[in-house]
Amino acid sequence: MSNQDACTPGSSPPPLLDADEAAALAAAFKAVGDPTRLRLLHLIAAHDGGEACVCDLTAAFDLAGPTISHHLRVLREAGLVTGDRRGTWIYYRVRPDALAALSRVLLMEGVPA
Amino acid sequence: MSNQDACTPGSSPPPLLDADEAAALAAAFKAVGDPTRLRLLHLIAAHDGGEACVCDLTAAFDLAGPTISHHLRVLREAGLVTGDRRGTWIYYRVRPDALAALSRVLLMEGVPA
DNA sequence: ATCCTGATTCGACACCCGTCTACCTTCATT
DNA sequence: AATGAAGGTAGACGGGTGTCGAATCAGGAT
Repeated sequence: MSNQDACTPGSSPPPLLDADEAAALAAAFKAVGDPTRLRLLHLIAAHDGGEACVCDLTAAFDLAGPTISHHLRVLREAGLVTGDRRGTWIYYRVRPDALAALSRVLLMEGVPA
Repeated sequence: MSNQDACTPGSSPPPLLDADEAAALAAAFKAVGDPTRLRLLHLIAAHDGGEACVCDLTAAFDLAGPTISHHLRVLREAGLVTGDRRGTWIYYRVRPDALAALSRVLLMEGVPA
């Protein structure tokens, strides 16, 4: 099937990114693959102290409250943000470690050639 | 609506990532937000000379040929890979500059706080 | 206790996306 | 020119996703 001698001679690359790992990483990238969620991430990170409450985030979009809440949940379940309640408001902040991990994947760290 | 004095006092953040820019970047991230496409990117980058022909890529997945072709088109239209025909085969290679640009977005480069 | 507000959850709808089979295009070889 | 293979295109099907309105939950204030 793979005519190894004619197509790319002498190359038999290892998986290097197995299906499970690729699925987990792709899920995180899919969370960022939405304009609203991408803007949410940057709005949160740009706020004072690196945290923002939902009311400020909702005010920045022409979207209904439940929609923002849905996007925040997607980001939360992807491990990209954390949200904790302090009194009446819920404050969200980004997880720089998670974003850095995704960044490394894009830079092909650990890829031979 | 945005009770600025009670929620996060003294913060009026600029857009910092307008809707158009966010849409363009999100489209690129969405292209990476699929396990098959993420593995395709790494497979291409890991091949000798940083390029791989479609026959090798197709052989690495349990997917039909047209499906791989579809994913390659998504990656190509997102500006993440380039493909040029040399004789019978079409060789794909990644665009490191595009991936680096996405990487910078995740690292929140240019975000104040 | 009651009410009000911030935020999430629940259903529902329209739309997009990944996958396939069948067919077409392009190139090399005979 | 004709055949065969590599790769792409077209159309269709099933499941996933963004969006909303209405209902619900959680805290603070009256």
